[in-house]
Amino acid sequence: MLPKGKIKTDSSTEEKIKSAARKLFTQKGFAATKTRDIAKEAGINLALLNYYFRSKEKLFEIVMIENLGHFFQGVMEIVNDERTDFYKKLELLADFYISRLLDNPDVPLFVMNEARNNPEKLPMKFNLMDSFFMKQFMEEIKKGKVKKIDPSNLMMNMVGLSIFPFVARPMFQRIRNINDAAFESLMLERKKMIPEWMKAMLEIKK
Amino acid sequence: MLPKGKIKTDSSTEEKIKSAARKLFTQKGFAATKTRDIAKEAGINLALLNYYFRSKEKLFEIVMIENLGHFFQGVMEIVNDERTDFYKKLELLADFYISRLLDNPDVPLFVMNEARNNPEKLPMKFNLMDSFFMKQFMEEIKKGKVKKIDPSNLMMNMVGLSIFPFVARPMFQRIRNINDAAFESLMLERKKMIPEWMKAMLEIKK
DNA sequence: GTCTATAATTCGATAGAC
DNA sequence: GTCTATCGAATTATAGAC
Repeated sequence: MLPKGKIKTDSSTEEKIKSAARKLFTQKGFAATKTRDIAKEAGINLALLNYYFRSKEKLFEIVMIENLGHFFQGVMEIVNDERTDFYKKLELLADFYISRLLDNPDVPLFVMNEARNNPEKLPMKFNLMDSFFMKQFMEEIKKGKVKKIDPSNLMMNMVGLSIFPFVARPMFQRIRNINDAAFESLMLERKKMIPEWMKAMLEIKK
Repeated sequence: MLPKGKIKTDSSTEEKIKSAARKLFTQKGFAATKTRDIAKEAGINLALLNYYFRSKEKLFEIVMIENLGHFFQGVMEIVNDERTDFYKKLELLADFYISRLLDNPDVPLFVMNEARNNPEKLPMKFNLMDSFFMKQFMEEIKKGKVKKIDPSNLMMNMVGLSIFPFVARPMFQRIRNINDAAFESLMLERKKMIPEWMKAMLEIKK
């Protein structure tokens, strides 16, 4: 049985505020989100928001770190896993990105935006380029198993094929006039296809 | 010789304001851009901005329409040109996107954002899916010349490979710690490679 | 048309009662 | 901890002189 004193943490006022803040910040960005709206969404008072978090900036930083932390941690675990080979990682990455983004479709646009508007607020500990994944890629090139591609472009292709549809979703759904279900269905197909497309680009002989 | 009365239009106060507005809105988005900053950038007074354009919103709409108009017009001309074949269009599209974006690197992120925040303000006359380009693609599939891919996913791949690097640029440059020149050099390589990658995805036999 | 000055509003933050 | 009320700064918009 859980200790009584700790149970309410998740539904505590502090958590309600963070949850509301994450929702609004992620949807509308820092500048367009008003603290009053966060308070309203959380069902509490504006003063209380400042009681728990000293300022809008502080609250934003916390939301940002939590938003990114969980996300990038998963990517780092995949790219630095020494037990899986290069090709398997292509599948794992596509699967991870698409699956995670289907649950958090607004995160990419939010992150890209704030990287431009407030780069100093971005916790950038992670770097795909130094990963075991890239080492494996270089190894495959050396063995002549894949076509030589600039590592930066390889990374942008892999990440872009996975993430771009979510960045472009608001515009895409408006242009094509399709609903959420149809979009998700498309993404599920991409999840399977992206590794194949990446292999084709690298001219891998199966 | 040009009629004297029309010459100054481009350097008129109205144009200076629009130009300043386009620059700032595109760089920082609607909410984060202050009318005072626009006036300052244009070298005029705040009151004058409201004299020419009734409000911040009005000014924004005009900038948005001009930003998108010029851009999409070029795309539509390419995809609906009946003189070029499917494969040539892949090259023309990549070339157009990358070239145009190298001159306006902030536009994609701006557009994606405002498509989310103010979808009703987006002038969405264009639709890649009804284009001659897509007709040609379907034809190639029917002839068994290319692999069958969902048209939506084909479009997202083509657009994403071209545009995504610019959307992700702020984050990408921060992570990789590269300067503008290095980024541009990478993009120039992509301009050549994207058509090849697209063809590889479609398993086209050369 | 362009400016200075200021009104009107919005918004982040705080004081103080309970 | 939570609220009401309000301050102070920032920001959009306007009035009015030139």
